[in-house]
Amino acid sequence: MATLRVQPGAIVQVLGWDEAFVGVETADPEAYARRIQQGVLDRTRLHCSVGIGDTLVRAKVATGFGKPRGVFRLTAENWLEVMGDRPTIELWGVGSKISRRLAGLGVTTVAELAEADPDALVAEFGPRMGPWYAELGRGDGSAVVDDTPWVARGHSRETTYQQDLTEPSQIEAAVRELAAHVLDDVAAEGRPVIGLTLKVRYAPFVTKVFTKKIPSTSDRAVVVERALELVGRMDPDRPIRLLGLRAEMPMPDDAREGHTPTRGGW
DNA sequence: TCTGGGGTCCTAGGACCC
DNA sequence: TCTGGGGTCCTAGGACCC
Repeated sequence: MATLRVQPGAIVQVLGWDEAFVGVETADPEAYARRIQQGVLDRTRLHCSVGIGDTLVRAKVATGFGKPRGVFRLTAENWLEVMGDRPTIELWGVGSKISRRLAGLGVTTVAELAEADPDALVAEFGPRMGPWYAELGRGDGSAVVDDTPWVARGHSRETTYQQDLTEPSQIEAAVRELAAHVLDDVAAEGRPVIGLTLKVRYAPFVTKVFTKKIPSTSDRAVVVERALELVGRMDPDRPIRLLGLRAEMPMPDDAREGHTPTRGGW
């Protein structure tokens, strides 16, 4: 990320541990991309691929065509030519479930999604997601790279146990352990806890979550108590394969307004 | 495929209020 | 006693991404 940030004119929006958008205006994006790759290689000895696009979605999808170590450009001009005949699951944000539901509407390719009846999409996926999928099919959307530092909504820990938990004492100890880690992460940000989610995976891989809003607190003991209360909602008779605990934190005022998340559309 | 960990966001339904 | 309409908040579940 540091290497990206020193590129001339670059605005960097981190997407994950190893991925970022770089917003830049340049007459020769391929040359710019090659310079980024060289810079990253020099500094980290890691290769990367670069996608160039006129929207965030197109740039993101383009990185896939760049792999390995390459550069690929995807714009309004060649989007349908490159993506049109491909299955919808290749879109960023369409997974196995959504692609199957789209198929149920007679939409199997990106081109078909791009031309799909908006009303049908809204009826199937709702007023937000419906239009968003249509936009995705066209590769449209925001082209704004936002370098506002990410503010986490929450922190969580989960553990899959080598042996299923069955005893209440084991379960309580496990939750306390998870809570300790989560609280460390939360405390590192100096923000209180306003909600908890207990995740449980029972023996044959059945997963449930229990959530609870709590009065804002930074008191570790209080958070642990609230977490243990959630344990009471679990089925006491089923062996437990996994437990997880997530703490939700309030958003600072200046981080709440402004950038809308991935799905709503940039 | 017999299945890890850390995240985010959206939707539906129920409770509750005016 | 039964019934409208609009709104918010909370919880559970679902889906996706790296």
